[in-house]
Amino acid sequence: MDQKTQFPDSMFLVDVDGHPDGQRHKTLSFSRTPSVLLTFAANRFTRSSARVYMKDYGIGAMDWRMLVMLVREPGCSAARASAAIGIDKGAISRSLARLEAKNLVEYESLESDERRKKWFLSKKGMALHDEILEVALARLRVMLDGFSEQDIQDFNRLLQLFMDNMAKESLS
Amino acid sequence: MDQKTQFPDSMFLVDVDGHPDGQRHKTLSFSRTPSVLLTFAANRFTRSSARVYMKDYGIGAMDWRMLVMLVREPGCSAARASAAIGIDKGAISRSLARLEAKNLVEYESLESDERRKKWFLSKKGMALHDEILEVALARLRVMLDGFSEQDIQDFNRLLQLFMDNMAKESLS
DNA sequence: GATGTTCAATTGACAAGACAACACGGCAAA
DNA sequence: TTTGCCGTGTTGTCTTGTCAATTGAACATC
Repeated sequence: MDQKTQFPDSMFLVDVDGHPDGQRHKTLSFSRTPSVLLTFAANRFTRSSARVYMKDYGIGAMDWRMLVMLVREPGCSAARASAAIGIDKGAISRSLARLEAKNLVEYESLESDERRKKWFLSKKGMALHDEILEVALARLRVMLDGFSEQDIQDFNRLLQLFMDNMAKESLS
Repeated sequence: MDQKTQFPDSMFLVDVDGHPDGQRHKTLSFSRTPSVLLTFAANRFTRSSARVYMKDYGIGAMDWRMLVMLVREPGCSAARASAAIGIDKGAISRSLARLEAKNLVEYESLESDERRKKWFLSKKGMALHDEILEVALARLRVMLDGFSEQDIQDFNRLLQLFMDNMAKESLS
């Protein structure tokens, strides 16, 4: 467990000159700090995805994720989707409302409790999903240009590990 | 250049059963698709960072990035920060306004053009930066628990490569 | 049978960031 | 000199996601 001190802080820091106080100051390196690169990369990816999906298909990045979710787990509830996608349940609720207004999704209420809903893609929603999936795969291939197969496996493994470590943090 | 077809789509897809139409449908795998893992990881990281920084220091994730930026490039302009952090210049402008209201930053106008400003951290801002930096490094160490030094270098390299590929996309 | 607890879902208030429009000074070309 | 363009910065508006409060049903306990 206690590998936390294995890396010296200097690994992630730069030492900068030119401040008005005449002193040198340390701060995070952009290029050597994984969390910085991670957030930059993800922000830019989400933003450019959102632009593409919105322009060509009229739905946002969030709604696209929801379509994927509903293919993966047909009949899932809003709460389940919230946990799986890691997004607030309020946002999920609104996303489903948007998608329903476009007739892309449908729901079935449980007999036992009218308010609990199981969500499915409509025929139209499935068709849209399949269409966007092609675009998403094409973009993904562009993003992975220059990656070896081993790189991809490493990348996935490291992202997963990073995420798992985050889950640990929130427990404490 | 044309390595784009080197990976079969199946590498990133799952094949799901249990749809109302009785058919099987393919969609993105969460665990094997880098862009999915990337956005999940980054969203969760940013969110939990924002909570920590806001709760303990009263500033958001965006404002923290701005503090780092001003240590890296003392005297930089809003436009420069926008390009470097990859965030809309409007958001930068508001962030600087918030930070100024808290006396964390100061500016100097150019003699030539009153409206053009060079931004610096105030003494108070630098102190806050140094304080938060400790927390950021501690969190980073937690996130990198289980990473080897080679893993970190790979992670940085792959994130950088992914980002560079995105830049290429937007040119076309 | 009454009461309290838990959980799904919705909704309103709010914050952050994207996008677009605009203001304004500098600068270059006519 | 004037005209038009460019680079900066500010601001309004919209979307999206978070947080918190609320509703309403099921279930458990007394």
